Amino acid sequence: MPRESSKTRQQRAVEIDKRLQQHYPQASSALNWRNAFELLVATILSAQSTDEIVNRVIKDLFKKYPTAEELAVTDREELEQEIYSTGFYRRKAKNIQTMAQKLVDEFDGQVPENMEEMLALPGVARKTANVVLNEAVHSQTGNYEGIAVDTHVKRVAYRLGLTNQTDPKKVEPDLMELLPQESWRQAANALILLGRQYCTARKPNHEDCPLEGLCPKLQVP
DNA sequence: CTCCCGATAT
DNA sequence: ATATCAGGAG
Repeated sequence: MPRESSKTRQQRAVEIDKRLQQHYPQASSALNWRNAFELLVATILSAQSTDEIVNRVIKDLFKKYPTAEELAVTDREELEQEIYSTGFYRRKAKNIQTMAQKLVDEFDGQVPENMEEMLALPGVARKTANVVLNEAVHSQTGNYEGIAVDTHVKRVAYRLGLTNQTDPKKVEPDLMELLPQESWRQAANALILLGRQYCTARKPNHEDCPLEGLCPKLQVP
C-alpha cells in the first residue's frame, strides 16, 4: 500500500470530521427514545424504514408496553399490528419479543452495556448494537466500541472516498481507522444528516453540500 | 446470495 | 413503476 494515497485519505478524513462538527455540532439520533430499551426497540424497528414512521409507531407502542416485561408477554398479533407500518412487521415483532424475553431472563429486564452481550440478542447486529451503546451508554464517556454504519453512513463514506468497501461490516473498520475515537458517535450522526439532507441516494445536491471541496464526487456503486 | 415488507420520493 | 428508507438472519 503506497504511503501517499493513504496519507491523503487520512488528511481528508480529518478535514471532513472537522467540517461535519462545524456544520452539525449537536448531531444525534432523530429517534424519540427515553431510555436504552426504547432506543433498542426503536432501532430494530428502523430497519428499512424512516425515523418519522418509527417515531410515530413507538409513541403508541411504549404507551401500551413501557418495559421489556410487558413487551415480552403481549399477544404477537397485537404487537404486529402496532408496528405494521414500519415494514418487516412479522420478523420485527418476533425479534422484539424474543429479545425482550432474553432481557427479562438474563439481564433483569435491562439492556446489556457491552458489545458481546448486545450482539447475542436476537435481531441485533453491529449497527443496532453501536447505536444503542454509543447513544445510550457511552455518550458521556466517549468510550465507543465502534461506529454505527447504516445505509446513509455507508453511502456517504463511499462517495467521500473514505472507503472502497460497500459492505457495512467492512466500512466500519475503515472509518474507525480514519476517525479519532471521540468523533465516532458525532461523525456517524452527522454523516446520516448529511446523507438525508444533501448526499441523498437518488439525487445528491453537490451545489449546496457543506462538504464542498472535500468530496471526490464519486458515483453511487 | 435471498428473504423479510410497508411507506414514500422520484 | 421503481428505488430507497438509521438491517439482520438463514
